[in-house]
Amino acid sequence: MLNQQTPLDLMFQALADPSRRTMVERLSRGPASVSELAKPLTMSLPAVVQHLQVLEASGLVRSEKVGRVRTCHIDWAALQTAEDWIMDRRKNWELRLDRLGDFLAEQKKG
Amino acid sequence: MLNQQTPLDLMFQALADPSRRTMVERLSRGPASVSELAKPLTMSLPAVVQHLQVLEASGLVRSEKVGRVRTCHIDWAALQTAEDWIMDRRKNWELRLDRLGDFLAEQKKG
DNA sequence: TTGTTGGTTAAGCATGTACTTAAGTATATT
DNA sequence: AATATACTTAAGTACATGCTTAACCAACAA
Repeated sequence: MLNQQTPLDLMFQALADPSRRTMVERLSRGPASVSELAKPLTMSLPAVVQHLQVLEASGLVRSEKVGRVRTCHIDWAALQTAEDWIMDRRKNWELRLDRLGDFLAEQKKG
Repeated sequence: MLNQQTPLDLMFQALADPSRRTMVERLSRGPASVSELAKPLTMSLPAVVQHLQVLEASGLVRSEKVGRVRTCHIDWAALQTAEDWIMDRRKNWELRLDRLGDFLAEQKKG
């Protein structure tokens, strides 16, 4: 699908990159500055900032600048949205299995 | 990061596209043929097959061909992997909150 | 055997993504 | 005031992605 991205698109897209997952992983242990996020990554600072922009656009991460340092943190509610989508699929499946079970039980009985 | 994709990269990437999520959603209600998957989508069959290839490459979906129809289904263990990554981040966070709580309690006590 | 269904392969194209380097701008520090 | 720090902006490039159409092939079905 060309353009017009939903929140879920942006979130899964954001999580699809290993550098960005490293950043999220770091942030899951507490807030961090841009350069702290950059430390474990083998790329230029501007590249890190671009990844950060992707994470912010997805809603997964937010940040505020105080003085000259920008501090970033995870938005847990947003991460929940991605988790929920997956869990909802599983629920679908389990519902189906339940109905199948009921049907089979009914067959056996009747 | 250029090339060399991990399983997690491929899964989140696969889930980042709304057409592919529609396909997964359909499959979460039970197996389906390629043309069944194509039905709700407004694109050519080859495009659908390409999406299917992305889903298969990620491990989220598998398929077998019998006669001339290919039947597709979700690999639930694979989907679990994506779910786990998110949940692990949350655990990290909760662990941190626990430690913070302990620290504050210790401070208060003495 | 002729046609139809269900899918597959190949090639091409427009757009998006993940970097890079170079240069710039505030906010500390000395 | 001069220097360093912590980003920020801009522009360019290589490669990846999401489609398309056209042509093909292997089951069935009539």
